[in-house]
Amino acid sequence: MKSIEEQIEILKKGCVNIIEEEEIKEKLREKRPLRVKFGADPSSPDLHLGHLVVLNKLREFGELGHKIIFIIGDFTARIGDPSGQKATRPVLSKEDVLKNAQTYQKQIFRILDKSYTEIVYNSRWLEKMSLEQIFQLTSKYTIARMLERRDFRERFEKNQDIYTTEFLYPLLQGYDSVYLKADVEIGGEDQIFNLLVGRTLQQKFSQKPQVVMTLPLLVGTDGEKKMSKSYNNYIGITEEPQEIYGKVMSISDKLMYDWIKILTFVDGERIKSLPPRQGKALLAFEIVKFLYDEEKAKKAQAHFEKVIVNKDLPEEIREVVIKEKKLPAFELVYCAGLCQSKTQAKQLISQGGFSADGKKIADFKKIIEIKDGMILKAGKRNFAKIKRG
RNA sequence: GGACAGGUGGGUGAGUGGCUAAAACCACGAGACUGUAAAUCUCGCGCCCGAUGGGGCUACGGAGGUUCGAAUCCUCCCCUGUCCA
Repeated sequence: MKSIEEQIEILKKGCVNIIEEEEIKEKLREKRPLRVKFGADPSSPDLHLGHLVVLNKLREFGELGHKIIFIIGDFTARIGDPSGQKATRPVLSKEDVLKNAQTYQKQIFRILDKSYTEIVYNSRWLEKMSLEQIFQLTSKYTIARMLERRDFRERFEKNQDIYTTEFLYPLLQGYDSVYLKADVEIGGEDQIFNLLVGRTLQQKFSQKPQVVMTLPLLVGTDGEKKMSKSYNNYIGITEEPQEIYGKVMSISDKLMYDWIKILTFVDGERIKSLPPRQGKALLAFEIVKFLYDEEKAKKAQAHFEKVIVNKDLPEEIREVVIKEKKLPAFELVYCAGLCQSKTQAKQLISQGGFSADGKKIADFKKIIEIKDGMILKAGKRNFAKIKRG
């Protein structure tokens, strides 16, 4: 095991907050594997680049010989946290949550090693809580302290609704820490309030408080909001290599420099030293390489250069079977599955977004003679190859 | 329990009888420019039909009703917020 100083050095890196650094030193001095907690709600099945920041930190802990306790918040996801948005957020069924949780697990182990990771579902203990226990728990925290959380306070001041269950969430999350006797809890910067509630509760339950470490939030591909599935500005870690590569290439230069600060697995120095275009290509390459392997990264890069930069055809094109010999252009686009409705197909064609065998066709009524092996292109990167049925 | 305000397209939100498939903004798609950058500009953005003009259907919380005509008026119901108790 590395020395305490060395460990601290590694673990501190990239963190926004550590509360308290002294305490973690103390815990490390006990020379035992620390119980490091991280929780995620499986309300959607995909982990994205933003999660990677935290996962990498967990990996560092794991590699230093500590125990990672990954909580899948299946119980909380099922109740449906209405926080922030409107309360219309769909409440997931038990089955959905379980399914999401399973894909989660698979994704987690792309980053973390099974040897030091324990996955737990919080329904295991939360489901069984009695009302009496809930009373005990809720009596340990005041509304005034709840309103310290910024989004609660803001909504309270603006007379927006705050559901009672929302107050319960930080408490339940904190209770997880009590139940698991966590030494450290990690989360995104926006989680700091909830993590601190865990500390308070542990103390009230006569435990040593967990050390709270927060990591920076990754800004999404839009360059504005934090990366999140609901803003549709994310890059999922299971997306196809070429998708990931393409999405990275389309971020702004400004965002690229922001990302290399946070995504510590890429060679930020080298990227900074290159002209933006090459730097971004390297960033995209390294992200794909990290999530897959070098070969896939090379392929993604080659695909990008070929299809997007040089506007060549990709190597693999989806085949569609078309029975008719001739069809008006818009029917063809629709039948080939390149548009979701005929109206859309017409619009796309009229705007010059369609070509057959490299020939642009702007008249959607034009009758196309359908040949075997004909290549259709709709928009920037939708292709289909015709197979006569 | 009472009084008042409100529920509109993927989101925010305008519209208070026909000019409204419904402003504006965001998101999204296509085109131009480019480094598929970003920014910007143009166009599109319910579905179906039509050669253009255009036509039809569906849609403004739900169900009924008034009217030649309703997102807009009336009735009932459901939901949300504010204030009072």
